[in-house]
Amino acid sequence: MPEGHTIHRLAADHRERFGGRSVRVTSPQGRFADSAALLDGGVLEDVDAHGKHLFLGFAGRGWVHIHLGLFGKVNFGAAPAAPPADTVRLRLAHPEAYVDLRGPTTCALITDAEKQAIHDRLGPDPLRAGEDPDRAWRRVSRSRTTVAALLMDQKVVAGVGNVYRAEVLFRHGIDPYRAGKDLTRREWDAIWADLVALMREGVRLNRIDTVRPEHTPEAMGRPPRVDDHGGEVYVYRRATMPCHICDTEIRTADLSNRNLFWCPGCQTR
DNA sequence: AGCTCATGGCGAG
DNA sequence: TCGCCCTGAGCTG
Repeated sequence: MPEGHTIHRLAADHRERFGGRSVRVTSPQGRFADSAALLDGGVLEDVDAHGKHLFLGFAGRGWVHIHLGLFGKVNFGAAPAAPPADTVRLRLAHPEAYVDLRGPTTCALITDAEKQAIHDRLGPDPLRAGEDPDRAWRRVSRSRTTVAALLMDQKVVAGVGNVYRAEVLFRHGIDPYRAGKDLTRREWDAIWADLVALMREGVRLNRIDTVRPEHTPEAMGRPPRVDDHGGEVYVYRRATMPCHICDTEIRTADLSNRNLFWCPGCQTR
């Protein structure tokens, strides 16, 4: 369930449970076995996250670069750990706790320079301190590409995925097919500020909630509900259902092989 | 048992 | 733009 908030939450959880500890490193599934052997017994001294990329720094031994892709999952547990499923790519363990990684797109041992190269090709991340939204604005404001596609481009903004993309455009009433260069500076600044707030809340709750207090089912006198993915949203995966605000049918379309969702009634700007 | 779909991203053409 | 990689849940039969 990985958008940027998930990765930053995972970074904090790794730091809390394994930071400063000597850890056993194994790869039951085998594909990370050689690197696991090099790392085994090392101290996890640093953890970093940028967009959807997670980095585990082992003192003097390099970084484990993890990208969950669409299917990757991380599972923390308390010792004693049960024998790992044969799909576990990476297991970290110490006498009190363990964590299993399954199904990642990437799990690789990299150098400081290789890590830096990844930072260099990613755009600013709303969840990293001191990021410069101007870098994103420069690209957005010069692009004929749709704002919907730009928000998913990790070189433009790092960490936004299909849910935040759909939801932030809804919250600002913006038609997803508008070209980036047709956005105003004011609109972009509002989108960025909203992403910062929404994604921070996502880290805190470990899920995506985007519905404003005045639009919750309780506030609108409707029966309570939680959307399929576990949070509460306006448009994501709500195709053909009525918009919470204007009752127009939520629409969906394919955009660069991903499902786009929007409300044609509310998103007219 | 087999199919489809999923909050992602890469490389080939 | 397409095919492909990673895994698992929720269907259908």
